[in-house]
Amino acid sequence: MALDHAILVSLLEKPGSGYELARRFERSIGYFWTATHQQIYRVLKRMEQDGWIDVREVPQQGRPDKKEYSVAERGRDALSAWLREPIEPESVRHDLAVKIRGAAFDDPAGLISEVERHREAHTGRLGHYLAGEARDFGEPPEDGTLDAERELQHVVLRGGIAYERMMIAWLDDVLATLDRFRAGP
Amino acid sequence: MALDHAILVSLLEKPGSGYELARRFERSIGYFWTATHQQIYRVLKRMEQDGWIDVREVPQQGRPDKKEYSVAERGRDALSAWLREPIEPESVRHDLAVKIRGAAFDDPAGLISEVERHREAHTGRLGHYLAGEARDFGEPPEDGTLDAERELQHVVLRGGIAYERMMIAWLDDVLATLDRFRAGP
DNA sequence: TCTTGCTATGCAACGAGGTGCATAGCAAGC
DNA sequence: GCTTGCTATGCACCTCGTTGCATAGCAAGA
Repeated sequence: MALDHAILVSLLEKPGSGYELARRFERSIGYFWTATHQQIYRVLKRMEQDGWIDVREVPQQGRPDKKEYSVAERGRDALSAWLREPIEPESVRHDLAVKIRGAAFDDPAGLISEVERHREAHTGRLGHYLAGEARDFGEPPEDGTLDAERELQHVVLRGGIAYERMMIAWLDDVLATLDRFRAGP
Repeated sequence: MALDHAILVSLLEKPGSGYELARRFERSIGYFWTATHQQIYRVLKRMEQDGWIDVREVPQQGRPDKKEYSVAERGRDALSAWLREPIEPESVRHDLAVKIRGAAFDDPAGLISEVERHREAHTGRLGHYLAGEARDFGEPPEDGTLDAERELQHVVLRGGIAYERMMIAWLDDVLATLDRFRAGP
């Protein structure tokens, strides 16, 4: 299970509450690992019981108090152990690919609007990534030293960018293919 | 849930037993939707009860008998309805990306062998896809007509090829980045 | 004969993930 | 005063997916 580890990484990058984590999972980390707030609270509770993370009650003004979590020694060890474990290359689940193959037995051209919707979603994400890249990695760090956290975040973001570009190109290929079946057989 | 629909599509492409489906999910369909044989048998049972698919006992010589499933009217309708439903662009789960960002708090260079393993896996898949493409789509159909099933299978396969190429290029990027931290800080 | 291995189907149990719902503090606007 | 909306946390339930195990027919080879 990698949700534990995704949360640990996020907390190492910056301690925060369950609510804040949930919002990070809508951006940043969420680009390559999704989770709802219920999942996050559940995992936080378990990790706290296991001593992987520490809690600190933080009173706030103008809004409800929060529990700020940070990674404890045991959490670091658990993450370290996980990093050393080989994992299987991801198992993919592409609904859209199933739909495309399925459309052969229904109406291929009927899928066009759906594929266009997906294309727009990916274009949006790409724009978002590129804006983030320009903002956070536009200029090299002042002191010129190697910052592992920064460099590794950047290479992951480049992966997201490459993925979205690939998807957009492929969806164009799909659209061109579907288009050949407009009012066809 | 799309496992139902992935199975329906596979059975429309060619009727078969649970065992045969399980093997297809290790190849072909399995490239963009994974499933174990237990999942498949469970779903087949449910879909048969719901009248989505028909069964036929097929005696075999030299091996145990099998149950051959094929798609019934209701199954076609269910697939058709699903094709018309908009779906959300997939939620991604990349363990490796979590690991890469996590490596900033451990030993970045320690990830190199793991990333190399993934690179090999993707290279293998790419070779497999390219061989399949040459075999199944190397030459255009004799009669020159548009075959939706063939064309749509091909465009999905091209997606797989584009994905693997993108991943290999990105993993090279990751390796180059990690390499800068060899025996580093 | 015994083991190994492939074909073929299935159950039981558990854990992960998702949906819906509930609660509560506080601010801003109607 | 009431509603709306954001922050913040959590429970209950149900489904999906995975793991481990079990059974059984038949072939091939040691």
